[in-house]
Amino acid sequence: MLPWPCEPTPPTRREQILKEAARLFAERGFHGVGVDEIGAAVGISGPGLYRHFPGKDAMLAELLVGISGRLLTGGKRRVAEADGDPEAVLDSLIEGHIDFAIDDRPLITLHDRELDRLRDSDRKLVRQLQRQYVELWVEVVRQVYPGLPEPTARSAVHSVFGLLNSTPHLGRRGRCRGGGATAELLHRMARGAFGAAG
Amino acid sequence: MLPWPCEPTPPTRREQILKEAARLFAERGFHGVGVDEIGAAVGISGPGLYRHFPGKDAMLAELLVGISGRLLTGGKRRVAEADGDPEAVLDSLIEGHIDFAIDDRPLITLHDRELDRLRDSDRKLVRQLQRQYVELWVEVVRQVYPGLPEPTARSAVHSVFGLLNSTPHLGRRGRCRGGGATAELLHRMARGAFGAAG
DNA sequence: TCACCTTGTTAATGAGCGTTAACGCATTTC
DNA sequence: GAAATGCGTTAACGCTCATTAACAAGGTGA
Repeated sequence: MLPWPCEPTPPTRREQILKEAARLFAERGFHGVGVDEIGAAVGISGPGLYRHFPGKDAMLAELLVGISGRLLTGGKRRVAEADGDPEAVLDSLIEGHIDFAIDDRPLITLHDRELDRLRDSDRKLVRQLQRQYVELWVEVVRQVYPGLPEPTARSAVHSVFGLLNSTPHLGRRGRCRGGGATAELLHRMARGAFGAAG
Repeated sequence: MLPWPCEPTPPTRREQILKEAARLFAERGFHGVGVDEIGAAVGISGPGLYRHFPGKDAMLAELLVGISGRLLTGGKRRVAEADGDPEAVLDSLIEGHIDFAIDDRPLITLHDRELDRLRDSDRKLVRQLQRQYVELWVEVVRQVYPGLPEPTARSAVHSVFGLLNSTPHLGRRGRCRGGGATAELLHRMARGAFGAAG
């Protein structure tokens, strides 16, 4: 039936496909990669993908909706958990975003690059999730820096996203060893950028 | 017949094409826009473009080589001019990059997004120009923050590029009025980020 | 053993698109 | 004035590529 209610199990075929599709889309763009390549990346051939997805668009849609939703829910969770000290909440948000940007570089790349290839309804949904995520940050930032006008805070948040999402351009040192160093550097720079904005 | 026979020579057809192609490529991706659309954007139709460019690839190549070259020469000029005070040089580099990111948002978007659609020779050239530009920054940053190891400085530079290149995500307020405000905010945040890295 | 569902395969279809061909028409040049 | 050149046009070609059709094999349950 529906592949939803099960989570543990080794990576299902659907998940393999999504992972490889994310990598390929990030590398060569949505239109730059064909279904045959995606199929080959998971050991099946072209049209076999249609047993798991209604179409190529659906893969991109699921990837983008998935990442936007996970970012938002993760952010909400962190805000709820560390409720009280705004500084701690902001640090937690930054940490969560960095973890995501380091673990899922392809998705981070896709997330602000291939949004316009979605069907209207999906694009609207993704944009709504992204906006809520930004507003979450804006609120917290304005609590830490009360003097900051809202438009300025929003610009600052977008800019810090640009900073944090630069992980795909950074060397791959983050993966093998000392990944914590890259994460810590990004964290410090984000805080420095916010501090200079306020 | 020409509406501007006066001093600044009206934009030649080639320039119109490049400008519109940059905008369209940035909006929908290189593979997402057809030659007919580019032609329509400048008032001619599809194949008419081939009187000005040998092909669609050539437009992208000229755009990317152009922007990389201009960034590099502009950076070199600023380093040469304000020679002496590293702080002033860094501020000048930041200012130049921001001017560019605000004036030519489409090109900034393209520049780190569609590199892989180029022929090998062009891609190699663009990458070389980009690397030189990064090294220019790394040197200056290490003069301002002497304790910073080179790999860390390089990561910091890439991240600040991510921050400065976020202009396409910022509201269009930068254009109409108070554009200086956005530029100044980005400048402060960049300095703050570097400061926190060092 | 016999359906039957799942998950593949390869071949065919049909649309989109970059590119080229063939032609028209000002304007310039000899 | 005729030829050449610059700059367009529309029509056609050919290739790529997402999608569908038709078919096959392994596993499961009655």
